Formats: sequence, structure tokens, C-alpha cells
Amino acid sequence: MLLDDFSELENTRLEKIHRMRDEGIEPYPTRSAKSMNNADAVKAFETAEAEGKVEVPDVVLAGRIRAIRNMGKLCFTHIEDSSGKIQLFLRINELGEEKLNSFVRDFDLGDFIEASGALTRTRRGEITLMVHDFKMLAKALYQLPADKDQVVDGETVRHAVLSDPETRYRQRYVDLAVNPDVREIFKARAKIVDTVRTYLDERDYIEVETPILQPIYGGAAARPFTTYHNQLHQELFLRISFELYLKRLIVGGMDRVYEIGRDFRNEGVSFKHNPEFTQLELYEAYTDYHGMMRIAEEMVSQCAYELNGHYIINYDGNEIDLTPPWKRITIRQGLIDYADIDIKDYPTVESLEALLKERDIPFKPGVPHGKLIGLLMEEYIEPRLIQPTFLCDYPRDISPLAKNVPGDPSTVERFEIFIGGVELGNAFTELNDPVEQEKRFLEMADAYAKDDEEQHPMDHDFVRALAYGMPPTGGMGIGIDRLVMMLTGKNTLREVILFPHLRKIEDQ
RNA sequence: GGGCGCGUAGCUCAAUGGUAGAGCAGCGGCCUUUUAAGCCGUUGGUUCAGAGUUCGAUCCUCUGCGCGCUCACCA
Repeated sequence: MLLDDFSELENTRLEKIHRMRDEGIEPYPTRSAKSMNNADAVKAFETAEAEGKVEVPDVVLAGRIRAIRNMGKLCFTHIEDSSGKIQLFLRINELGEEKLNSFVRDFDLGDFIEASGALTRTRRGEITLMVHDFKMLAKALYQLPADKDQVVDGETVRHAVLSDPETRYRQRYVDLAVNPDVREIFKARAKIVDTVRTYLDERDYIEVETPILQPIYGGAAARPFTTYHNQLHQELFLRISFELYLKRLIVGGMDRVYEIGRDFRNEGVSFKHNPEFTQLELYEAYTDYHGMMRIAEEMVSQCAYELNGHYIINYDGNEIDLTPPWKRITIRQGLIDYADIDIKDYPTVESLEALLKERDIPFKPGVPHGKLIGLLMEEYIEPRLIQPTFLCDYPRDISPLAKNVPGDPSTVERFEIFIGGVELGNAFTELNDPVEQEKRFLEMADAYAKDDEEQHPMDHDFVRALAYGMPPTGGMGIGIDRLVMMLTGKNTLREVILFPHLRKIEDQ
């Protein structure tokens, strides 16, 4: 129980609650009479000041107490709400001795206070609420991690900031309460998602929602989470992609659709992988992967512009220019340029395996030709793609849902977007030949038959949908978390996911 | 899952094979325009958990737990 584990510090605060209640003061009142937020208060004062006034009366502000500077007969505090901080000035002349003392006695850092009074400017020039009255809005029992700001030459220097990553992620509420820059990341995230929606909505895309619980998973190569529906006695999977459902909508005549939602992949966790992550998938009829490239470069650069006012981002020590158009390079050309390998010279699995051995690249024996090319790609091309690049034309046998490059049966019209060496998105000209699609499913089943870790279930209903006819279509997926990570210059997904997955710990 | 590193007060960090200290916050004082307020005094620790070595472990060893980096897995 909460109270059982209280330290001396917490018990001191608890006693304040008891004392307040004994005096008829409720430390958790039901409502607040806050009349404006802190930022608006500052603006209101500046406006009044420009008209020659020296104060703005009858203002009610509220927020969390972030600093207290008590000097006996007067006391300064800073309170903070989501709009920012503002100073309160409590003075014995205004409040009387008893009221002022009750502040010092009852209030601590971290408590929520409501204060009424007049906005003025102090001798030191800070816009401040001269407090006529105040009341407790919510008492905090735990103290927030100590933190103080110091302004040196106009720069804010922060002292003893909560920085332990485990505490920050497990108790994100504390992190957010104490680290304003963290709140900014999530404002940026909201803005990016908003920009994406606006971009697509303006192009007549319709936002849809498809099942998260799926009887058959598909659309990507990943291990799923499984769950169970009790009444239906049915095993269900959490989706690993939206692809197969969204393409059914294209069959149904919804020519431009997108979904922003959660994918779940039961795999390793890293700076660029979280078990659940936010994905954007979009599909557009009567276009192809070239159309998707144009959308990607336009949409992503627009996100950067809306966020920062320009197209340059700093990621992992690199200055990256997102101005369209982005570089396009085929895998074949990339391997020629960066590794001096022309894959046309290695048409068989045996020849590729020999090459990989020669180059000291480890591989699992028995994997398909395309997967070996993938290994070369990871080794030689991906780390080089710092500036935004569309890496194009993938091996067919690792791309079961993409359409062939005309005249080249081994290659499909697919690209992945790389920025800062990290994959941001994946797109292709969608395979719409039902017979070919069924064949691909069967090939994948074969290819992975020996590998009991992964399975590619055949989705008969998806094939049936294609058999009703799907127009030529371009489709794309973009990892929203990774996009936010890049645009905000963070080097791990955990910084842009509010509650990143951490191991369970045995305590409360 | 493998390798490496880390875990000390609420927060940020010190320290030593002889059971721990600072700043901030907390508590008690002084101070009527302060802003990392200041000054004086002061409380606070299962040194992540368990076992072992040792006369003695926060430190050395092992195991476990958690976090980070990295590799593997994976877009």
C-alpha cells in the first residue's frame, strides 16, 4: 500500500494534508477557477503594458509549483502549466501574516496551486502575479526530482536533471513533469502526424481502420503476437501490417486509403525496434512505386518544414537535407558503386554463397537467392545512405506482394527509404495478379518450411479478393516512430514513444 | 538469446577491503523585489537482491533482477 512505504519526507507531506483538513481546508478540491493559462497571462500583461497600464487585475492562474524562494515577509514562486511558467509574488502586505505563513507551512514543490491577483512587473522586470489569494488544488505526496534552471548569458542551464533512462521511461509522468524538452518531443510528434493526415486528406485519401486482431496475419515478414478469443474459441494474431486489408479496400473501389495505427511484431527490441510501433500505410490505385516516391519525399519534407521551418535535419551527427527530389538508386547499381559487385554475375545461390564467403559475410545456408542479396545490401549499401535515398528494385523472392519489373522476372518494383542509414519506409507497385499472388504465397511457405520460427500463412480470402480484380496500385508503409525520431534528432525510438516497452519488474 | 558496461540518499554524483559523503530537495532558524536566492544549523542510506571469500564486503567472486551499448533476430 502507498502509505506503508512512505519515507519521512512523504510523511511530512501527509501530515500537512491532515493538518489542512483539520483546519477545514480541502487539499484536493473538486474544481479550479483558473481564468487563463500562464502564456496567455504573459501576453495579456504585455498587451496592457503597451497601452500604458501597469497592471492587469482579477486574474486567476493555476499550475504546479516548480520553485519557491521564501524570504520571510515575502515569497516568490514559479508555477507551471502546459503553456509555460509564471512567477507568483506573495507578500505580507497583500496577504497578511497568517495567510502568508499558511503558504510556507502547507505548500511544497510539486503541489498544484491556484492564485488570484493582479499581473504586474517586478523591480527585476519579470512579469508576475501579485497574489491576493490562493488555494491548494492538489497536494503532491512524492517530491519531484530536484531541478533548477539558471539563465546564463540567455541560455537556460539545468541542474541535477532527472536523467536515469529507466526512471524516465518507467515513470514517464515524472519525466514529463520535470523535463520540458520531453513534452516538446511529443508535441512535435503530434504535429508530424497531423501534417501527414493533412497531406493525405488534401489528396482525397480516406483514413480507415482495419482489424488489429486478425485470424491470419500477413503483409510483412515478422513473428506475430498471439492471443485467444474465449467465446469464439479462436486463436487470433495481433497484426504485423495493414497491407492485406487495405488492398481489399482498393479491390472494393476505395481508390485512395490510408491507416495510421499500431503494428505488433514479436521480435528483438533496439533503438529502432519496439514491439508495438505506429505505422502509416497508404494505397493508391492507378499509380505505382514512382508515385509513392513522390508522395514520400513531398510528405516527409513537408513534415520537416512544418516542424522546423526548413528541410535540414540533424541526425546522429549528420546534416541531412530532405529537400525533394531524393536520390534514387537501384540495388544493382548500389552494389556496383559501393561494393564493386554486379549481381547479374551471380545468378545462382551457389555463386552468391561463394561471393559472401569470399567477402567474410556470414549467412545461414539454404536461404533464398534474394535473401543473400539482402545481406550484401545491408553490408555495403544501407550504412552509406545518409542523405534520403530510395533504394529500388528488390529481389522477387523476398518481396511476395510486389509486382515484377517488366521484363525482369527476378526483380520487383519495390523501394525502401533510407535516411541516416536507417530504414524509414517500404513501398511497391502492388502485385494484382491473383494467380501469381497465390503462387508467391506457396513459394514463401516452401522457403520457410525448414524454418520453424517463421511462417507465412496463405491468405485465401486475400487471393480471392484479387480475383475480383484490383487496379494497378502503388502502396507504401512509413514508420511513424522512426520518422519522429529523425525529425526530432533523437537517436532512439524510446525517446519518441511515451511508454516504451521495458521488462516487468517485481515491486508494486 | 550472446558479449561488454552500469546499479550508492528523492534527484545528480563522490568514496574506500575497516559498515559511506557532497550539492540540490527535505526539516529548523534569519531576511519585505527574489530568481540555481543567500547565510547558519540539521535529518535522511537494506550502497539493486541473494550467496560466497575474508577477522571484516558498497568494493573481490558467483547467481539472480533491472537498465544501457552491441551482436544476433528483425524492416
